[in-house]
Amino acid sequence: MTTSWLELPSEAVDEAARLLLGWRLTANGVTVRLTEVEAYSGLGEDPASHAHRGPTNRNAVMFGPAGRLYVYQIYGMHFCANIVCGESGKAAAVLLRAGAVVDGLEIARQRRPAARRDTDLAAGPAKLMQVLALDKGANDTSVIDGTGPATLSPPAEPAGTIAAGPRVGVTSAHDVPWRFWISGDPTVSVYRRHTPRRSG
DNA sequence: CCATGGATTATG
DNA sequence: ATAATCCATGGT
Repeated sequence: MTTSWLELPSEAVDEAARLLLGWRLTANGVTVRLTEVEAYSGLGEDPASHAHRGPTNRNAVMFGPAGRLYVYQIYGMHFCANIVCGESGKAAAVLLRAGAVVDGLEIARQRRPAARRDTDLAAGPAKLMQVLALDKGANDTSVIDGTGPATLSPPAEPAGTIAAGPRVGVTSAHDVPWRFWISGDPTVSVYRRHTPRRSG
């Protein structure tokens, strides 16, 4: 049996991200199978990470024990979730970027009326939160001991071939391929070179 | 491509 | 106190 993502050190957050592919996350009547994730570390030079400048009120959860959710709000209207990895005191987390709905399909469709195809239901970090009906209230809750609204369970089958590439929305550290996805999976969002935030 | 929208962060 | 930024989505 391979080492559990839960027991890996913070330095190996990228490997934890790979291991998390294929795991299933259940909350509020819907289950998704994780198909796309990104690793973030507070260690060393990682300006893309929320934790790279040390602990703050927002990112405190990233410095805590593994197996909890770090939920943050982005662009004022969307929520994204990370699963905290590594040891306490060394920030590391895996952003949940996309998943495939494998249970509770009817509920998921109701929660995501904008999704035209079932593969679009959780094809994005905020979409994934929407189908699971999770928000800021899930921050700092456990996904491994059943005490929180979401529960993580091992894959029913092997994840398959894993591909890697640069993270989404990260302009610096493009040399670090810390975005991982299940190769060929239809729920994985297509990579955008980078968000053209600046004029030009 | 463009609008939306609010918390977070840095700065004074 | 203010201003710029931000791991996005949906519709044009």
